[in-house]
Amino acid sequence: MRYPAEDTALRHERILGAASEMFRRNGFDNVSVAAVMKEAGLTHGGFYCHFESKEALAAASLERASAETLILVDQAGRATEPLAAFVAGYLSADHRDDTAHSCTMPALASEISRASAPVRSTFTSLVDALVERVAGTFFGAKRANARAEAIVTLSTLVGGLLLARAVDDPAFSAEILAANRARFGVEPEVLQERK
Amino acid sequence: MRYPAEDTALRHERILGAASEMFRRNGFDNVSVAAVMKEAGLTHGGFYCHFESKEALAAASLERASAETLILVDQAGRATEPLAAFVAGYLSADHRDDTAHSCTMPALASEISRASAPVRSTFTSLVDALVERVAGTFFGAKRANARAEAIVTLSTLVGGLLLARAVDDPAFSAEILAANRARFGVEPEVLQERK
DNA sequence: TGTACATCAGTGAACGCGCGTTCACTGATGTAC
DNA sequence: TGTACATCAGTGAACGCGCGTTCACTGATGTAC
Repeated sequence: MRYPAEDTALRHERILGAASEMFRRNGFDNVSVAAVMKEAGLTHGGFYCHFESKEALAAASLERASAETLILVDQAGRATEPLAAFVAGYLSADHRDDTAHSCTMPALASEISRASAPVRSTFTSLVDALVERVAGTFFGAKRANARAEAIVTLSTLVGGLLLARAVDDPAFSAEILAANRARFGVEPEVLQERK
Repeated sequence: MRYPAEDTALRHERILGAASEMFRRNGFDNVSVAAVMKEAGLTHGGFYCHFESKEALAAASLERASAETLILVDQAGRATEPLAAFVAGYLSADHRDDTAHSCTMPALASEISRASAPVRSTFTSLVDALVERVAGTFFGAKRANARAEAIVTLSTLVGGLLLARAVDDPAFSAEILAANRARFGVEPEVLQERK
């Protein structure tokens, strides 16, 4: 049947939103097109009215997920200690445990390095935008090595979150978060005691 | 037919070696049991004479790959500037490009966080062993925060290599390696010009 | 305004394919006598 | 030492399953008259 135009746009957004969360939580390969459509309240056949392929969905959902991370930087930029606020949010138990709404870099980077050209170039743009934003917001855009500092900061945060997630032992995971927070002068979270 | 006992052990090692490399290069999900067996020069049916399941192979191959990373630490420990030597090797274009023989952490960590209990606990032991080894070799085991420094160092290296691999643009990738090397006082590699 | 018809997002069965795993079978080696 | 037989790593066809994608079909909406 024919549907009202605005409903279609709304459903398109729901597919994208579901994909963006599910991909981050379970990886591209472990999320089926049918599962995304079901989460969006549709049947799988209609998927190809919205996207050309699963690969295209991956690229589009990556773009959507990127925006969320950039927003985190902007929000932290308004704090009295911007970098500390960003690090505290990034290296928190909440961010570690809520992969579905988290930064794409630790969640999907290794899969992206094996993905198709559109996915990789979308991701590259995200990382570059994030480096620029972090450099500008936390390290002063004029300073010569602001970009390098931004890269090192992001590398540390990404690696720290990745390891904190992969590790089995909650105390060790908390230790990893705490050690990396301390590197940026941020206190450990109180909700979980250290090792 | 019955095979000489030593041949069987040799084949077992070949399966494990092939799996360890292929898993790191393409991830657990993108490597089939049949592909591993073919690489080892066998047919897929015999796989279950050597391992209980693909999951069991993943855990075993992870253990094997771990040993290689620990050796890298020991080798760097004998240099005149141990930490710089380790960082220079870890954040090199060679290590970035040769995923099959590289550190497991950037290659497989995100997949491991969704894997079965045996795989996760094997990986946790690897990370803990690596932290201890790095702390002892580069930061002096007696110092109170040697472990924390080792964790931050490994987080930075893992995140840096992960991003350098995922990014599409060779110049940007080289910039990521160089920025993180500089953080540890290591010169950029000459083989690729900076951005 | 009322009628006839084209549109096209969404449905759900069906497709070919590759996967992890199973299983009846093979046959050189090791063991028993 | 020579013969008969049990062993068991490896073979390759076959299994059920879930996947990405295709396709004939549906029917409320928008358009033409």
